[in-house]
Amino acid sequence: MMFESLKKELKKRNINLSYQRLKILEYLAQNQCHPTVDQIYTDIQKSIPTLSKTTVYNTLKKLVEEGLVRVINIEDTESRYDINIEDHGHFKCENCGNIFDFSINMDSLVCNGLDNFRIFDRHVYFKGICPQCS
Amino acid sequence: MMFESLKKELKKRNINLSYQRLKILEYLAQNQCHPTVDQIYTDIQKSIPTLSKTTVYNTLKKLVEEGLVRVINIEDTESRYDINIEDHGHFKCENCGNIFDFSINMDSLVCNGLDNFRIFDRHVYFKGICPQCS
DNA sequence: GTTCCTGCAAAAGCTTTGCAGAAGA
DNA sequence: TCTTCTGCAAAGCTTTTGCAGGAAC
Repeated sequence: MMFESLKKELKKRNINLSYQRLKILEYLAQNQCHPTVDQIYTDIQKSIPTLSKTTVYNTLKKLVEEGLVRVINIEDTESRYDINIEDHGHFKCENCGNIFDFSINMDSLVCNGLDNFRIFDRHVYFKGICPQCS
Repeated sequence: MMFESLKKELKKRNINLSYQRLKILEYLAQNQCHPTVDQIYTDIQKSIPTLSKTTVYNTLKKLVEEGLVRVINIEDTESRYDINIEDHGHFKCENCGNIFDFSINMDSLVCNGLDNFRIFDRHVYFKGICPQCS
């Protein structure tokens, strides 16, 4: 499944599969709730008490560089990380703060003015109020 | 034009048109390049040497709350401000860092999973390399 | 007089950097 | 051995907060 295929990807790219990195990967695969660095760090620290936040930052940076994880920047105060790299949108509830995924068809988006631009990454996010908070 | 209609909007909402605020508004209207707080502060300080960054933050916060200005969060390290509040997308060149506008038709975007969500704000941004940097 | 606005200084919060020791190939 | 990885401490940045003086109505 996802976790296993990610491990293979890392091996293929000669990225060491250290215990810390495996735990972070596992956490992202199991918690697809777009966690912040602090959430990842705090939760994994329960099983690895010596874990450093720097390691979390380093690992996430590497995973993003390799294109295995995406950064979500909706608020300037926090980066969130998403192991689901397929095209999808994010909805942030301005009341509870939760982030919801929704499916989109990027190809359906009509946009003009990008001739000769090389596009690597497409992000769509909405803000509003979720049904539970309504 | 834009600057004048913005002034009217502020008056309507009982927001004092202080000298500092007018200069910030004028700057945003004339520099639709999605400036950061620091760019706004540095440039306006040339004509208002006593200007404080706090005032820039306060003013922008107010303008965003009133829906007259939008915040663009593409990178976690910087918030950018856009006085153009009509639907449009942003393209950030990963080489030169410039942000380009492009037109989009939000209504054309097919998305599922947002029944009963109240949407206030829609953002679309792409990342890649601009023609000049290619 | 009351409210709002400005600006300084300090604090807060997230992220990066430098570095030394440890682990892995 | 050489490279990579970890984790501590410190530094760097952006943004927020507290507060006093000033301006506006």
